[in-house]
Amino acid sequence: MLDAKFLRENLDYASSRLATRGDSGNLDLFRDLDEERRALLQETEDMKALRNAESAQIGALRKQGLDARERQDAVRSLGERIKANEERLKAVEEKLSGILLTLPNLPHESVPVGKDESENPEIRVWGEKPVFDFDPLPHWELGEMLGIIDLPRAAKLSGARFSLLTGAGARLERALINFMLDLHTLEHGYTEVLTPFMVQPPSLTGTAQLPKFEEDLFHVEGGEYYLIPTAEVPVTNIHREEILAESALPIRYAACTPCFRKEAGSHGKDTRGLVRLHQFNKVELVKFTRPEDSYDELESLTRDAEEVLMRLGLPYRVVSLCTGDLGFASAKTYDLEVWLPGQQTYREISSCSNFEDFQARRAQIRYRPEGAKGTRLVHTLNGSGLAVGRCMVALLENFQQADGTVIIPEALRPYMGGMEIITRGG
RNA sequence: GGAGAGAUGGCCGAGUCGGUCGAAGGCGCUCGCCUGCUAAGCGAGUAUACGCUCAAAAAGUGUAUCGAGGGUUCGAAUCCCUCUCUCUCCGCCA
Repeated sequence: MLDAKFLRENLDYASSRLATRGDSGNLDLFRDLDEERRALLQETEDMKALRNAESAQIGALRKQGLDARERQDAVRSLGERIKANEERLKAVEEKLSGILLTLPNLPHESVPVGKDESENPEIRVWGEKPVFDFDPLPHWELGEMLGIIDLPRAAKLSGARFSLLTGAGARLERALINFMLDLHTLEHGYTEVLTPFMVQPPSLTGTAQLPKFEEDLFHVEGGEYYLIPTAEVPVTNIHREEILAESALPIRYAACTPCFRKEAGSHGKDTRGLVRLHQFNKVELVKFTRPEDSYDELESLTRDAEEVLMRLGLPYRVVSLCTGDLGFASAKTYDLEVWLPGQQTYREISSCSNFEDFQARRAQIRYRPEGAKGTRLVHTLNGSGLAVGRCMVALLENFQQADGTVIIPEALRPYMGGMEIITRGG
């Protein structure tokens, strides 16, 4: 959510920044409602001040045993007018927050202007794309041949866009999770958290999945619960409505959770394999920082995610999302894209974003600056470190051999009981 | 699921028959004084949000907030209703 005060004072600037996203919002309506709200608020508060003063006098009279009936009658009608005003005010404030909650974040100055993903500049590239003297297979064929991925049975259980891993496949998923969590907690300084996988609406409003993106979420019958689409939601909301000590910042959390997504509107896209599922595991990194530190923290967050790919020896590149491709809540995002030889393309495997105070304002996450009065909103960041399923896809496709077996990268072997290669029936 | 108890400021804890209560007292914390050092002692301060005044900062001022929402009343932390959460006991359960 954008700051209403900032918007009020920088309407043209905000409008032009939003336009670079292709979503300029309804700022004229905002301005009118904001003005109406303040006028109404002032009027109502003046009346309340009067009522408070009158009531105090009535109290004083009554204490002396005097009759105050006339005054009481006069104040009664004031009370009715106050109530009427409050109702109008409430209606205006609801409309206003409706606008504010659906207005996207302003892109950071350093974000390249562009209309869609074709205009995302490449920031850096790492690793050598593997060269094969045979035709590399897509992961679903490898997985089936090796007997570690069983998509037909997954469909029998749950329908399209679900996966079933068996044997070395299931173990590989678990190995990846443990490897990633160990790296981030033991070497990168994150604290591991294990969160609920269902949350209530205020949490989703806090991180900005609601109210605008309800159609992407699974709603659970029998309660006001949603399945989390990413660990970002529960982890960021850990500190919702809290005032943190400055000395506690930055806070860095790592969490592995399943992610549940409807994938509405992506019919026909990535229908085969493990790339786009209704349920997948993801290790997520979340940070709470002081505003002045957040862009440095975005760089280190991205590096922390990249480190996973480097240790696994997976070639990748980093792109900076342009204004037109930026997520609703993000001020700046780097995507990590891993090379998939089976499909001869780079695919997103991590998205690292700085939300600045956009989520913090919705979720009321603040800190108390030392040596200054009052509170400030923290900046929140998060990034995948990494999407586990897509990581498995990348491993299979990059480390496949002519005979269909797959080499397990060095870094993962301790987590695989020393296994070096995945063979058929392994 | 059944029965009961509770929810007040960073923490503990008072709030009488509703009347000036943003809330006594204590602890903690901050600043100052005192003191060879530490401790103790003394003094002052110590919630948040949204408005308004102001060029702005500082400051001042208004309103709201005693789990949440609604009601009664001139006036509610105090009375009534609904909800949420916590604790205890019983039952059930991985």
